[in-house]
Amino acid sequence: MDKSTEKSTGYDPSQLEGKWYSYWEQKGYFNSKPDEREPYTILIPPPNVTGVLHMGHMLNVTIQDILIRKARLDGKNACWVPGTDHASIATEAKVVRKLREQGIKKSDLTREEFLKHAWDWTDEYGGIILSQLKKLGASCDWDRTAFTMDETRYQSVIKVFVDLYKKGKLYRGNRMVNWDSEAQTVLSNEEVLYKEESAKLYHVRYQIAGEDKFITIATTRPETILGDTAIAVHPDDPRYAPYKGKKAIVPMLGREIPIIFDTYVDIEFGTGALKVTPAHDPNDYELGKKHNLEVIDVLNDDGSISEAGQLYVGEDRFKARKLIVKDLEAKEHLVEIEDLVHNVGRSERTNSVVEPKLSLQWYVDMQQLAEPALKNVMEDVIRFFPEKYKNTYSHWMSNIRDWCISRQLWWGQRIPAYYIDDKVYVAETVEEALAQAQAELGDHIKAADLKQDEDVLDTWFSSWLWPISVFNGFESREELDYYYPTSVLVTGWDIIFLWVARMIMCGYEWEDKFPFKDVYFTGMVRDKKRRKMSKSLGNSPDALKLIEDFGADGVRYGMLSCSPAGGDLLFDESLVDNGRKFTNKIWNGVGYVLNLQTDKAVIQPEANKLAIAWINAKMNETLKKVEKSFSEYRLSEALMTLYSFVWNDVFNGYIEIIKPPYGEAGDVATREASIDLFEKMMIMLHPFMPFITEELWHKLRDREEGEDCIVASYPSISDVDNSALLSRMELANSIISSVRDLRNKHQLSPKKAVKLSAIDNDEISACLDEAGMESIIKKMANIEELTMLQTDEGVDGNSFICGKTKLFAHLDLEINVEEALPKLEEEYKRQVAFKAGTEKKLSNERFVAGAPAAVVEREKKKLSDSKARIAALAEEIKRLGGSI
RNA sequence: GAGAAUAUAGCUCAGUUGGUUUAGAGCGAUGCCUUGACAGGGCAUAGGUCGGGGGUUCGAAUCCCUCUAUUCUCACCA
Repeated sequence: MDKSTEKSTGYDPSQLEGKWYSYWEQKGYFNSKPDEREPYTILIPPPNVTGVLHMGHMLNVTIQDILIRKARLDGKNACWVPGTDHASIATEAKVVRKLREQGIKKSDLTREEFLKHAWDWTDEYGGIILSQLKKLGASCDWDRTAFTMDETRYQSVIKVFVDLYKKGKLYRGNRMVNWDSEAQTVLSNEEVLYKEESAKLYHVRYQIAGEDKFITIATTRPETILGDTAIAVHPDDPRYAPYKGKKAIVPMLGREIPIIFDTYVDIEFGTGALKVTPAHDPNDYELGKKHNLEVIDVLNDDGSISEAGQLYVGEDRFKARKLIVKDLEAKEHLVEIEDLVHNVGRSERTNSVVEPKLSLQWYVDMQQLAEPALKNVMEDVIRFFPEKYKNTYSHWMSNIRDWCISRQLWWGQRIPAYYIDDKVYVAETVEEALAQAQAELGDHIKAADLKQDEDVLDTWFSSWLWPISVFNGFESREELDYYYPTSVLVTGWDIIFLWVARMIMCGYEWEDKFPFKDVYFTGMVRDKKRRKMSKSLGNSPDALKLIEDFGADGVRYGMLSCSPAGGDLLFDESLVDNGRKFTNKIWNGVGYVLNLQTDKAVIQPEANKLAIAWINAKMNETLKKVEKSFSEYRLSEALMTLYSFVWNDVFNGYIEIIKPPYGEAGDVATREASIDLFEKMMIMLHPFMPFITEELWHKLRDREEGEDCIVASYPSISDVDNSALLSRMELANSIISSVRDLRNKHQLSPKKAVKLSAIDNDEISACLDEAGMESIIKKMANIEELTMLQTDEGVDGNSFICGKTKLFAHLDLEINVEEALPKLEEEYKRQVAFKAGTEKKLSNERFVAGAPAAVVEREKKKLSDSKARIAALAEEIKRLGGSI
């Protein structure tokens, strides 16, 4: 028979998720307005506007949603602001590529035409990712959706630029920059990724002018020979001392260049002689400045050889390298080719090899900005989770370099700097710039004389304003005063410098206050073999497909069940499958109790009353643990605590106890108590699994308008001390497990009822004095008779020890002494050793005097329990004929 | 080259300022059971000298030193 029709179908999220999401949206539960409540604010790290949902987003967004939903249940004014990032380089590159496919070259378009295409692209693909977040259950205030290029955010950027300029914290400088010749723009240091790559080290000999001697240099970049303006050697290097004051001749070109002496040169590396190309190497540039060398830039912006190179003009730098090596060889300049592994910097966005290049760019002076940002993190005014990232942060902040913010692109905020010849006017509008120019140069200056900077600003120059700009904070204080600073930032540690550090600096610069109280760093999502998720490896699952297959709640569980803050998430489909199983378990467990028949005539058994008291005590413990975990952002731990409570305590414990005999009806009071329990359970689970909990919440009771799980009140923690009840139940459970184990070992069916007897003591009697406890033990362990004995003399049966209580199961079995004795003896030895250790501790005056009273008490209890166990073990060993 | 972090069961991790731990969890593994709330579920079992060595302490997975291994950050030599 087909199983799917034979069996009940379990939890099916496909219909429910969409239904509840629109219900919440329509009720306005995600929306936030300032009011008298305490705000709890999170800003989404804006994903690329044209991006699609990937595993990293899923983890990041799930964490934020859990925190926001928890805050909402805690009665705070929860506000989660969504938005997207214009990602200038990445988006512009995509648009350029798309236009190229249509046969359109960017260079053929005007700025306005290009931007039109870019906006079309943004409008077409933008927001796809936001709708995908909804599938996960993200409870963002969609009315607040912001975009780093929208009007408000654009104006914020312009204002900030002008403000920094006025404060003198912004300058324009001619410096060595990182040039991405594919995107044809400059990159900040943080956008360059270094990786070890194998390369060739070419040894090339240069003739000494007027002599028949040669000096051999080593280079990885022979094509830059065209730009050589010196050869440098170490002043202490005896090999090259004779060349003092001489000149060398650049191969192929015949240009005479000086031989200079500088301690920068490493005598050990290569040949000890270095060719100097000030235009194409940061160190060479410094050398050039020091020794007054000519700067010959032999590369065009697209990475091809420029006119200044004289040879191979127009050829790409890599092609030119091959050509010149061939020619050098032909002319006997090439001495040797050595293999070398060195670090190569590549563009984060286009992966092309970054070219050092001399260029005039805008910079932010970071020194003053960094100061409060560093101090407040180190003093935990802003807390990092995990804390270890403070080290990384501190290291970077203490060695911070100025931030190059101009980009040679069109897609972004255009730099509000206007030029007339070498005069610069920075202003929010052309009119203001004009006014400035006229004031300085005279009224004859017209707007048309002003040329605005062609470049746009680094995307991060708009992202760093996010905590203020999303509330329109550079324009008005209305919302900023309520929502700022935000509660927590959830983001990946990989953008700690690009984004996190800069937001902190921004916060102190314009608000004189941190932008967020806490920062939760998520790890990378990797596959089971610890490889990064990547398209080329094909190891990245389709996020939406996962939601379809396992349900959003299942996926959320999977993402969170194993991802400590800052630690990598090793994703495996089994994780989300466990999540799916968990939703199924909840669905069936709650459904089972709801479908139980009740009968008013059935009197509530004592066992049920006890089970209810116990499960509520357990729940209180669970609440405490979960609360603590949340306060430390240990979300996986909170989830696992809930998982264990729900699955082990509620479903495997509580429900098994209150289950009426097959086919019989249950009592009304127990059902009511169960519904109360489930109701609280739904609230506790809601932040992690919003959909199933909302659905079941409505199945549990008839609800009034507005009475929804998402806005319910989180259960409060009780101060009542339940430890006695909990430890008695623990003893009962231990007895139950032992009896089950005995059956297992002797291959007995669980259906075979057994007789049990216990040797009386204070522990077991207190346990059994709880009304209903005896019947719980009998039911769960299938005991037909439980008797108390004063002594074990003459008792026949399989003995075991729980806590300090000795019990006998009367199974009518031959007792296998040979098997039982060694185990008992081993346990006895272990126990004696433990007792000795405890005694030693307690007899140590310094321990008794020095340790806290509670610790000493605990040790005393351990000792007395241990003694009781030893006595019981000794008796049993003797009874079986062993000796101690 | 400079700095930092980590090392606990087959895997992934917890272990909160040294003492509620006689080192825990989840997954996985193994055995048994199950016509039933649960295209599954239950019960139970086995697995660790807490990377090696040394030290401080009445007491160390926890603090210190050292060695080994791994990872990361920053800088970057042609």
